[in-house]
Amino acid sequence: MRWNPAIQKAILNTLLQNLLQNPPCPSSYAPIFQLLTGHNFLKLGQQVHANIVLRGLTPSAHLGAKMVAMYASSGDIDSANRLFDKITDTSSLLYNSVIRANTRYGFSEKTVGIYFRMHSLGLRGDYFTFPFVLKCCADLCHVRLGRCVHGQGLRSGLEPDMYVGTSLIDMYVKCGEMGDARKLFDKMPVRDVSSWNVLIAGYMNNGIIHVAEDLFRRMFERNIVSWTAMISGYTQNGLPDRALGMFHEMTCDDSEVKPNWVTIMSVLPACAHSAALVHGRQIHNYARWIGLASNTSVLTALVAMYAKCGSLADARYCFDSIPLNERNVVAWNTMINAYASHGRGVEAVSTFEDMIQSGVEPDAITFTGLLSGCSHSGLVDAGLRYFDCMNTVYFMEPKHEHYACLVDVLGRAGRLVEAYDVISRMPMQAGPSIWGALLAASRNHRNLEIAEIAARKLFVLEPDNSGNYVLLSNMYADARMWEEVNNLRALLKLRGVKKSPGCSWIEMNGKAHLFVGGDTSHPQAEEIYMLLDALPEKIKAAGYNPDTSFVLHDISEEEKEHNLTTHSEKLAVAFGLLNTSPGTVLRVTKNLRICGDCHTVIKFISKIYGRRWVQYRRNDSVTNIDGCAFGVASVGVG
DNA sequence: CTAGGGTTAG
Repeated sequence: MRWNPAIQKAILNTLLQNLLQNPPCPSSYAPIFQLLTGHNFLKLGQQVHANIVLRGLTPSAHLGAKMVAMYASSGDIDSANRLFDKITDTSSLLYNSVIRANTRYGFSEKTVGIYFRMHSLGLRGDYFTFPFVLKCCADLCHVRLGRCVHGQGLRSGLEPDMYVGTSLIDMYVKCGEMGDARKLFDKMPVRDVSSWNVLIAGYMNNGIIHVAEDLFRRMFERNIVSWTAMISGYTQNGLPDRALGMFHEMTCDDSEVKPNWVTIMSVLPACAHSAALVHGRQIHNYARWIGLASNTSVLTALVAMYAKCGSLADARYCFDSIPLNERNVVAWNTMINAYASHGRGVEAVSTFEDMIQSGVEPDAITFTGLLSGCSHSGLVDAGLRYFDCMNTVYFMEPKHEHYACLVDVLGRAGRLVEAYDVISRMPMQAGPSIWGALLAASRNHRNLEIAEIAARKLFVLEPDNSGNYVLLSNMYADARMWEEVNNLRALLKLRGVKKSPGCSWIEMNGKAHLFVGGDTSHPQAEEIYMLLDALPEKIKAAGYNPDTSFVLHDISEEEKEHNLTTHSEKLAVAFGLLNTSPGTVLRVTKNLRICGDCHTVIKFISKIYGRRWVQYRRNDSVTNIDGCAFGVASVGVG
């Protein structure tokens, strides 16, 4: 039977008070500490420790091990280490105890150091030593170290059991040595579900999906970790459909596996990636149903999911559901980024201020969110000020990504010379993200001179990115510099750069409808084109001027206009208009940057047809909808 | 004792 912790604590307290008045024989201290371990009885433990010191007793290695375990389990790793340093007696038990303690706190280097000290004393390490030391090698991604520890274990004649074997496989997996991991797995005499899980996660992390799937199918017994490893593997490899499919299969299956908070957390990014709000809501409801919707990490993942699916209100609601004292850096960062990606710079800033007010220390990610919020909303002065704050107030050295945000802040505001100045004065080499931000800014503010500088750098840094060529080419076309347009086109051909086709998709009743430019394959294509044909006249009356500079080819103005009307984002919006009623939010997602003309047209549409719309641009990973691969990205809202 | 994990700009 299990005691209520409060009652248990009271009983222990009484017992200990008696004990301290009638000092026990030295050998009975160890079981006392054993009793105190794992229940956060730090105060009581300290009292007993003080009693030992008072009696002038020197703890044996055995007692020391128990004391170390008590301190470590009560959150006081410093006392555990200080105690360990004072004990002269040695034993494997003591070393194992302190190794375990330091592993738990993520002190990998320290743990490895303690292990080697142990080894130099002639204590070889046993079944309770290696799993922890190997985990530290894995966390440090240090194969040579791992191989060394592996060799020492072999030389002392230790035959790997399930735990040591699984830890070895995990170590090789985390160091990217799948070959070694597989060899060990195949050689293992007894395998555990964990051994399979480790290997599956390893193949998933290395993008070898087929092998992971094969192992999963061949598994004799699957637990929740096996399923979660598959789901998160699919998500991380840009296969959100399969992640959702797997989640569904698991929950429909009448097997005993029950999803836990890690499972929910792993499946939510799949909804975010496919921008499928319906799936996201379903999983939120499911999480509520099984009582996991109040978990802080789940709520944080929900905030991100709702933001990426376009529902800022739901994101904020989930954020507000996190108790104040549970809001950690990740939760705050997620909310700040949610606002930033929706172009709500003012709210991003005020959320940042709330965060500081609540006493949570910002980290590097906090500032990328905050600064990008400033740039999207034209808060130039705030952006500059916060960038300075990093150094002066929070003692953080701005990293490359922060400089990218700063360039974006200045660039979007049209302060291109200053932006270029930042690049030439920053302490590290500017990468593609920085030159890309400068190029995009030069395009929007029509500064051909700076655009050429940025583009020239990008043609070297990422020669296969067609977007850069197209952007510069568009600017030349804009300036009617047809010779330069042709030169660029020749360069594109010479380098064999493939233009990635732009496509947009919109979710309707849980199904994603996908369009590429000029697409006529959709069942409702005829209606869509009829609507789009009539559109220019309608919105020209409201003040619309087609911006044909967004068309690459040097063709006639009429043709350009037609070319514009068949952009994939317009097709998706037209489809949305046909199938919804006024007041609806249309959520269109695009793999590339939205075209400037489409942005304008859609603004007019939303005015005339009474729809609110949300447009995403995504390019930070690859996702998969209805069997097509896309690049995915950041959010812009109109 | 080992395995699955939420946040990032362009």
